[in-house]
Amino acid sequence: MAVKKSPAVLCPQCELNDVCQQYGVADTNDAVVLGEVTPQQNVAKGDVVCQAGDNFDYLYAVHSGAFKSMVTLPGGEERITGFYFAGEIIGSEGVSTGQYGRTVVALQDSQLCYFPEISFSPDDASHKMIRQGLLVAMSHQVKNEQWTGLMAAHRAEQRVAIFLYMVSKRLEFHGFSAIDFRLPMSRDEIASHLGLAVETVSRSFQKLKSTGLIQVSGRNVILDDRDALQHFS
Amino acid sequence: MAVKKSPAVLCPQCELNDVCQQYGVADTNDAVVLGEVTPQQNVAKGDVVCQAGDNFDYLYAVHSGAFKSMVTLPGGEERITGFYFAGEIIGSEGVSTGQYGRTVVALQDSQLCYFPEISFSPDDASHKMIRQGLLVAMSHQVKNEQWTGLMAAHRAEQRVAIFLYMVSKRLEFHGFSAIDFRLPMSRDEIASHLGLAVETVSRSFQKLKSTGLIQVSGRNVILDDRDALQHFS
DNA sequence: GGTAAAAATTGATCAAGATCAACAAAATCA
DNA sequence: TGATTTTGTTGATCTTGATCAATTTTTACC
Repeated sequence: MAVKKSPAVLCPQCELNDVCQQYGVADTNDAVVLGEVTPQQNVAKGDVVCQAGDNFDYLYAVHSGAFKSMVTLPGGEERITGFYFAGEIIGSEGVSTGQYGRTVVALQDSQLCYFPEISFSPDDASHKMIRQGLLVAMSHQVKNEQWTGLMAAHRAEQRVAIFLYMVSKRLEFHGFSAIDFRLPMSRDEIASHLGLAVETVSRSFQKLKSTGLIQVSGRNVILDDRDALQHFS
Repeated sequence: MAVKKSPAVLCPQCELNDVCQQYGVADTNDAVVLGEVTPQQNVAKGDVVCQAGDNFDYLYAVHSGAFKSMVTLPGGEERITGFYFAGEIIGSEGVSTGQYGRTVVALQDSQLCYFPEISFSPDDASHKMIRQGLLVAMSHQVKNEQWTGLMAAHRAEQRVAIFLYMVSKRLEFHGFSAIDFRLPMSRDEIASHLGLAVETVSRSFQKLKSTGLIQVSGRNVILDDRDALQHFS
């Protein structure tokens, strides 16, 4: 698998930067005891970061590259629940449950920072606390999930428009170009995420293109009217 | 508006119970400074708890009754993003953003506990922490949102089946009957939440009834085969 | 308790999107 | 580089669920 250089987030733009700055400063009164942070480990495309159901032992910060998260539905079908870009956090849902809720896989060769030995015991109520960086990260997670939750209320073209808008906003938030980027995921993966057929996703892209809102060439996208994507109906 | 007695959650079953137990014990080293908790305030059906965009100043714990949360889409349309039952937390998304993300309205006469004067400053990185009760609550929020996010991937009947299953699981988690309950929301509200037409929701209920999975009489529901609802396809 | 209003059900069309199928364009690898 | 596989696009048909419309049931209120 050819290693393709992919843009890395500046550490100050990372959601776990506050935590990272203070690694090793373990407070025994603290529910979250962080060990040594392992920065920028290489991960190859297709590598599994964590499996849904596995015991939670690391939080991961995406330094470069991109990831997808999946769940296996009761029927056995796999659905993509979300994507992670540079600067974002993987695994936060495991903090309280003790296990990862989703399987996370690298979409391309990437770099991850590891935050090991995080322990979080809900039993001991006295003076248990957690770093605010983690809370902020979870808050962002919640915010991103909210959009996903509203997908069911929109029809195909709107879903794709909103999806592109959200990707743009997230890239922008972490310091990357918000209007001209390359999607790290396939149409198939977008379809699975949005609850649409691949063909419908493809057609929606073409429709948005012909309307003049975006330019598309395969996975390369240019947003010509980003706000219109959000307000699209 | 007639006050109808609705079942209240036992405080130990409340997600913010840990926080509640320690109210007033404000640690200045702590990012979360809780003031005096105001327990079990009455809220009338239709009352607005908080508005999307308003500054965040309280977390609310549902002691009894039920609530719905809504967002107004760019097009002006209102969509229901979720429901809150006894024992659950309203407003957690405001902790990091500083404002409420959704408008929350009482579905019936209810009781809320207020957690005022929560301050959370992301600026000061040194020794800022947050109570674990809040984190657990947010974690549950994330978990609930995840299901909503998967709704787009399912078709009408599945969405309704999953919805009923999730309601049941949440009621059970907080100590209420998991198989025999009365839905606090209208078909219209369910429809808005699931991204379906009212008629489709109604037909789905009838279909699940005729399949023998549930019994329905208006808003009263009995789940005869709860697991089948989850695995439904 | 009775009446008005709101909510829920049921039926009949219509359209958005899934599915089936074929083809075109990229990415991958020898 | 060229061959093979994967990914993406485009077209034709069929199904699910939205929409329009009418009726019944439930709830709210006097």
